[in-house]
Amino acid sequence: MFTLAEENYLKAIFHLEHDFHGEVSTNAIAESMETKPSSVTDMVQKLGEKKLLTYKRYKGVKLTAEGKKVATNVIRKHRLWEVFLVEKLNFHWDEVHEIAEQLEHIQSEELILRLDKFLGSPEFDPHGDPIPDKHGVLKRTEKKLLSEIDKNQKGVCVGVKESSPEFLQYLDKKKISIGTKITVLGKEFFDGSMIIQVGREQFFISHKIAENLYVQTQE
Amino acid sequence: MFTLAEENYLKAIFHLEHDFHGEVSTNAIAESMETKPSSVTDMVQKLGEKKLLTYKRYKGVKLTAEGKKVATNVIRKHRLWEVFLVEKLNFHWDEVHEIAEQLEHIQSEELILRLDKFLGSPEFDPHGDPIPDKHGVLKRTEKKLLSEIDKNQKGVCVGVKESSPEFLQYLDKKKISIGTKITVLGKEFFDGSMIIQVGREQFFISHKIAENLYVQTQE
DNA sequence: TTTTATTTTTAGCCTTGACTAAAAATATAT
DNA sequence: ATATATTTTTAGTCAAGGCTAAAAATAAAA
Repeated sequence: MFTLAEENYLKAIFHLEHDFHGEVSTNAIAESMETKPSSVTDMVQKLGEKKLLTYKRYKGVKLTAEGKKVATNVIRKHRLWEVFLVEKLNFHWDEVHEIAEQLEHIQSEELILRLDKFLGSPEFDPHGDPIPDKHGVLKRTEKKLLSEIDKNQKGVCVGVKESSPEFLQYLDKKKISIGTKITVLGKEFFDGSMIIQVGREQFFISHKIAENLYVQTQE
Repeated sequence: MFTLAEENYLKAIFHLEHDFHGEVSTNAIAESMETKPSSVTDMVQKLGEKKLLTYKRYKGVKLTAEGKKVATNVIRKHRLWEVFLVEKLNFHWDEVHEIAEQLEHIQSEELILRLDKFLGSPEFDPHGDPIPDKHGVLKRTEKKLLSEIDKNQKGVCVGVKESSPEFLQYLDKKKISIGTKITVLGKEFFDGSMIIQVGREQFFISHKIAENLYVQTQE
């Protein structure tokens, strides 16, 4: 149906639209795909002719409904395969991205239908990102700082604001990494410190830690 | 490491060498890959430079040890994925070939290691073909074509030579699959057709069917 | 052994998806 | 408003992997 390159462009543009909405610039696409702006211009012209996005020279691009459908389908496949790799083959969350980048391009409706069922129709991938349904609908999730979430709420760690070795080593020591589920058990208004639960452990963290950890809450 | 096209050529050449040993001709490769002889010449010249096969103009090609290693590795991946599709995703054996043709090109040593373990290190794929080990060694099986066995002999179906959906669906209709016991009740010398017994049913099969079914005879 | 047929290769062209270098449009600063 | 900087596009190349048509080598037949 679509080439590997086309699918990768649509996916990248979808992510850019999602992150900073509005039209997506040629340069932004080039940077996110580690390619040159001139190559991007070529490709978006082709995708424009195929009605997968709207393109006007010098004005950026915007996916059409059709383009979005293709993009979310690729993302759905990527995330389902990530679940497979982690849940069934016991990969660690940080090893699966590259492999899923390849698997997401396998063409077979039936395969994905069955894979989804085999995995128990998961709603989130191992990094906490939502898996689009077969119509491309994405559950809305929000990325917040841990410091912003309330007592008794849960979140999945999706990233760090600061990435100094000291901070990362601290997280390691506390067994926190991307994908780790964190529950806020208590919150001190005076200094913003928290008591949190990670796995079976409960412990205290300072506001400084909480304001450098991104979490995704999933209602 | 190697491109999709290169892997497909090496795989096709490996199968041709295996079926009719000796040098493999340009035309034979072209036919088996449904491409043109001129395209084959181009590619085998490149593969020759990469020491994956030996090539002398007008004299056919022969895989080097290295070329065989690459080919058997692709075949190993193909067959492991077929087992996955049938055993885990409940695909039928006639639906898996096309999908495995795509999956066999996914690049990740670790993935195949883990997939193999997940599947319980199977020795045969759903069509009865042996799965090469990680060093490329193929188990030799003592199998004959049904067309080669004599009247009143019995055999167990262990695989198929051709694996087109049409053929596999025919076998299904006749309730023949891997493990099915077949008895040859009669054999017509003129056209090679047979009367066979499968379960309680007795029926007629043509030579074309008999020469595409592998069986293991049990004295 | 010629002649004819078949197989294989060469030469030249096409498409995809990259690239560089230069030109054009837009945005920013004086 | 003009000059400068930035972004985007165009034009021209390149490699991979196909193709067709024609030439060359080998094999088969007279």
